Amino acid sequence: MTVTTGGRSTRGGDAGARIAEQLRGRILRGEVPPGTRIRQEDVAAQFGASRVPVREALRILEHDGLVTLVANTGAWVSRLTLAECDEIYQMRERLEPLLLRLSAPHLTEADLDDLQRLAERMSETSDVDEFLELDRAFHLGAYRGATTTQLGELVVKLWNTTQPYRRAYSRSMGADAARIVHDEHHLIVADLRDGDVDDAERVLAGHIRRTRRRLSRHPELFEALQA
Amino acid sequence: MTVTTGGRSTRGGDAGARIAEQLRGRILRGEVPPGTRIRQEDVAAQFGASRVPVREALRILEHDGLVTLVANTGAWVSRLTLAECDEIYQMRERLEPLLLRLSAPHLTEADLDDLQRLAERMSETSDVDEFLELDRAFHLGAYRGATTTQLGELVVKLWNTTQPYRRAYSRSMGADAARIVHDEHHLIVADLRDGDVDDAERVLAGHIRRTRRRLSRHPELFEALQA
DNA sequence: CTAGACCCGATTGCATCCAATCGGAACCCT
DNA sequence: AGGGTTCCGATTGGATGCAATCGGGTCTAG
Repeated sequence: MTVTTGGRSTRGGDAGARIAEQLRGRILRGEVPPGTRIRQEDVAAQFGASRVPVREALRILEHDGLVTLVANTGAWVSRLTLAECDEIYQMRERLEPLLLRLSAPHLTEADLDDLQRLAERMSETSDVDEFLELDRAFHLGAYRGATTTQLGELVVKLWNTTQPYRRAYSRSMGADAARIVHDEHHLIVADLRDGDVDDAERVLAGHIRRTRRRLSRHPELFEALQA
Repeated sequence: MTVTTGGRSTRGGDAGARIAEQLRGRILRGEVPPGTRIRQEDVAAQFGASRVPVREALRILEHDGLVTLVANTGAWVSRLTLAECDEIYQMRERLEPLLLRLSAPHLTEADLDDLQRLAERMSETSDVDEFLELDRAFHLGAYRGATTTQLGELVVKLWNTTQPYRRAYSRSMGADAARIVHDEHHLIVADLRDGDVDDAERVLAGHIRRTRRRLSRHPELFEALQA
């Protein structure tokens, strides 16, 4: 499993995929908040293309869950309700332990060292954007050993769609909550070193469940973005 | 969760979605086997449309996992390797019990009666196509109570992509294997009636796992379709 | 003054036309 | 004769232009 921003590998000559990739990046970096309208002509002008590949890009992003299309009306950056976000976290809670199980046997010592370093850097930073990036790199890095085709992509998609809310939540996260997160990260690395996949699965499931519970206590994050 | 063939609801004025819906039906009914090439112009002529909406339809089906696109080359009905199919079943094994858990509390007595009838009809039929249809109706029917947005669609997608192989496998399924399948179906209904969601989850997970194990003993189903 | 219908601008959806790319076949060279 | 190369047809990809649809503003009637 090799992932960068999480999109398909850009196929040569396919402008739609290239445009989708760019737009995806903007959304994930938070430059375009949920609810923002996306006009085809604007995007086309920006990329020096016609509206045809733009529509293909929007279709791609729709199925990535990042954009919502309404026929004859337009496209918007997707918004999640608290219930939908909760649902996605429940899916992650079941799927990511499986993905970790499939990955664990193929992780090298170097991979584990990388994970450890990421976990440590995460404990030290106070910058939200850096934290988000490291967190993503840590978790997806733990899945590097998996040779899956569907599951890996799906997990990335689930991370992507919830990214704006994870960002908003991270800003208001207290030091105590952060401490637990870091401890869990280190626990997972320790389990992987010990070859205790069962416990790694358990810790990871708990890690995701805990985050889900905390998120659901902040409904204002979802209402605030409904502007 | 309300599902018919599993596609998005056809939006008025969106030819791409309508065409996708039709093509999806053909693939799922087995009229177009995996590996078949799909030429844009053929489809366009068949639907009396231009190639533009056809390309949109293909893009939709690509993300449904039913069609594989290669830039500047063409589109084919997707093929799965045994490993990919196994992976999808592992995903189902984790996701469907969750979906059942979310659905169970909202199932009415009438829903349960429907499930029971489906399970019984399934025990009686010997026609493969009817069995497939009933099996699908049973499982997806059990999820009718869930109000999920993402999970339900995903499960339908996983069913759809593995449909051709389930069909091929069903043809060669012995009476003993069928008996176990039917018993598990009835067990699930009984658990749902008892309100024992935990056990229903377990039986369902085992049901899917068993099918996965049996499928993986028939690699010829995947090679045979590589023609 | 408010509720409803109408109309028009803005935007999306689709068809047609042209350009770019790939696969295959014939050809040439070794 | 076999392998590599070059050309060409078939097919996909993208741009332009026109038709269809939706939302907002205005005008009218109650």
